[in-house]
Amino acid sequence: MSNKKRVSKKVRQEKLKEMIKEDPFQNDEELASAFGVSIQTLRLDRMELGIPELRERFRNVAEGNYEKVRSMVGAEIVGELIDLTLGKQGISILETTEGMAFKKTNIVRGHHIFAHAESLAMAVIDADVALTGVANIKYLKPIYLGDKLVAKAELVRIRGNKHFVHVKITVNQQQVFRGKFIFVSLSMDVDEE
Amino acid sequence: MSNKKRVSKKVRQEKLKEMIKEDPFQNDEELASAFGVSIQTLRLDRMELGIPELRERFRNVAEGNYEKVRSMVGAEIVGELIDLTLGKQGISILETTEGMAFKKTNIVRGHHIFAHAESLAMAVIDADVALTGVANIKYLKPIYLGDKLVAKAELVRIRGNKHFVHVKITVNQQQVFRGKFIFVSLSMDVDEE
DNA sequence: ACTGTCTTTATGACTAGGTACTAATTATTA
DNA sequence: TAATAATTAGTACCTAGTCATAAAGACAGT
Repeated sequence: MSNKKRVSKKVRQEKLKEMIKEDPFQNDEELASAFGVSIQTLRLDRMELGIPELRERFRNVAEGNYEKVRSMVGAEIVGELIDLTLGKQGISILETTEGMAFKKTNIVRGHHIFAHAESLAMAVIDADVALTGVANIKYLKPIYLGDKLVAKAELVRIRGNKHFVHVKITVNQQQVFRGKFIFVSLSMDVDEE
Repeated sequence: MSNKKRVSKKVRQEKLKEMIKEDPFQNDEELASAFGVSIQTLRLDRMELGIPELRERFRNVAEGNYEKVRSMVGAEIVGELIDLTLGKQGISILETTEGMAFKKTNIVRGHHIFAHAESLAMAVIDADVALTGVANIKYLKPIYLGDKLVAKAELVRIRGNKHFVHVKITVNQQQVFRGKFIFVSLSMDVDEE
């Protein structure tokens, strides 16, 4: 072997990258002792790899996720609302990101697409709050990480407190999803079909 | 008025609590100047209210959300898997929490229920990775914040690369959701109905 | 007017988890 | 063995604080 240390440095840095990815919340001291090197060496490694200091990592994760959790979980609408005519139709866009997809295949998990469609459909309805009653949906093509989803929703009929909304999602003009939703507004209870 | 300053202190502290809730990522200097008081005063306020320092707030949000995002968005299964017979049936439980529900009504957003059902249905299938093809679902009753969802999935038929799974969700033995999913395993492309 | 209490501001010493830089030491390898 | 790379050590400095002490300002009651 021509260079034990050089290799070990590269290997160490590779492992460091992985470690940071798996658990970004360790300080230099902990990381250094995990590799059996000095703090300075570890800091050089971080510098070379462009890995920011612990507090900045905290900041990044906190800020990134704060947005995510606010906009994804707690939000009234999943995706970005582009156009909306209350009681008629609406368009929303969702950029698919890491974490929405299976790691193995990079295929976006179905429920994100469902959430996108459902929340847009809900936004279109001109009633205080509606509850999803029935949904008939079909995934026409797999959606891959990075695909930009364009959802178009159309309110097609209202019967009593039931609202019928159709949603189509396309990626690059190609249809990938369609869904028919029936929402029941909340003034009355949801009854049997 | 017996004490202008005392009142303004209380008011200031109330406002501080709100500000921190809305945007926890401001340091003492910014907060102090927002109220027109000195840094020391603001720190006293924080102490009295038990609000931790900025870095700890970063840490809390980062660590809290890291878990959330990992377990909720990126997870292979939504909810807790209780029982699973691969290729036959499975049971999973999901405790509904804040953030899953509309603030106004405390009704849990439909896509969380969908995600719960879909991911369990997926877990039951004995194939490498499957993609949701078609789903026919019905919400029978509104689900409220705090409800504990019990999902039971059953693989009812396999035809070629199509897997038919039925999922029932109950809250306190009362059925609240049913869904029929068709998953297409990935060896072949998804074709038209 | 003086005292007491609350509130606010100031000051200094100290901390974690670093950055930035210089210098020295220890491999490794041609 | 000399050159080069890798590692370690050490110093000054930074931010966003903590903790403790002190002093100044506001206001009420006596």
